Amino acid sequence: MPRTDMIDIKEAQEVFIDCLKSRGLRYTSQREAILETFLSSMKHLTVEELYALVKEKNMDIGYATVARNMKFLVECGIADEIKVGNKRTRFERHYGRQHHDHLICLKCGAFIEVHDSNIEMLQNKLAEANDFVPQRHKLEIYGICRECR
Amino acid sequence: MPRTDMIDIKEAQEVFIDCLKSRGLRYTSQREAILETFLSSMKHLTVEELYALVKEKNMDIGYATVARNMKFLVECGIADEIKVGNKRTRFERHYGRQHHDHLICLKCGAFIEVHDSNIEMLQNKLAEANDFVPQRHKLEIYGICRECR
DNA sequence: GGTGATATTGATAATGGTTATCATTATTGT
DNA sequence: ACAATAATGATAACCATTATCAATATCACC
Repeated sequence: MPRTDMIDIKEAQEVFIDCLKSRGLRYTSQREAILETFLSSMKHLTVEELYALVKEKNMDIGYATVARNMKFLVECGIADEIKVGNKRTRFERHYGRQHHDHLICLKCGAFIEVHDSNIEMLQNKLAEANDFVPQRHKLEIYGICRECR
Repeated sequence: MPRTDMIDIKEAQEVFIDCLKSRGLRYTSQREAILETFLSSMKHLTVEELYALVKEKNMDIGYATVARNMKFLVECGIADEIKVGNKRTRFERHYGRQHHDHLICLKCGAFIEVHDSNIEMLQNKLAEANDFVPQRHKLEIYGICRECR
């Protein structure tokens, strides 16, 4: 595990603890395990996958606990939900990362993360032109990735 | 009902019939009722809402039939699915319309249709820069609409 | 028009993912 | 230590969508 990730995990931990405290909630061993497992993985995990990973660490935990707490991680700004179709929701790291969009391969399902500040700017202009106050957005481009051609 | 819509319905009907035929499927009275009701509505309907509308016309129809055939309408290029969160899928007209994106109000749930060809162009460039062949995309901007401020 | 093959329908069951329930356990502040 | 409160985890409930299947309708062909 590279050093930068270690640091990020500690930072994120503090953010999570503060966020929980501000809502009168506690930082439990389960929450710690979920947070660490989630941040250590570089993948876009589902609750099911994360649940399995936490269990692998000899941690006795319930599915509901993982599902519930992933919601908290989202609310605390540490994770983001990725919903595609009717499939299981996946989560990606949000804390410490800049906003990005996704290229989604229709063959292999790969998520390629991209960013274009010009597009972001034009999106804001587009919203303004419609008297609309933008808060967040989702851009997904579906197609075929390099490997699948 | 304005004249242009009447014409559009007939055109769409032909497209639908051709699409069905090419797949060895039939154009039934239920399919006709669903198509007409769908195209006559200017709203983004759910299967449930469409089902209710068709029934209002003294048409005896089942929920499953509506759901099934909305899928066909999508496959035939007449309708588009709009999925937001875990809510019911909504459908909008696709045939005869140019592609557009949505501003979605977080308060009232309104869908405002917008289009920006510059954004589209940049999206294609972005995909190309990643050796990705784009097929379609989805851009949703969430925020607060004019009426809700 | 009749006939056999095939598609459609619609009531309902099954599915799949997410969320709610609730008794039990753990943690906190005093 | 105690009372108050939150967390957990097994499971049920929920909700939208999709599958099933017997009954019905439609088609192509004779």
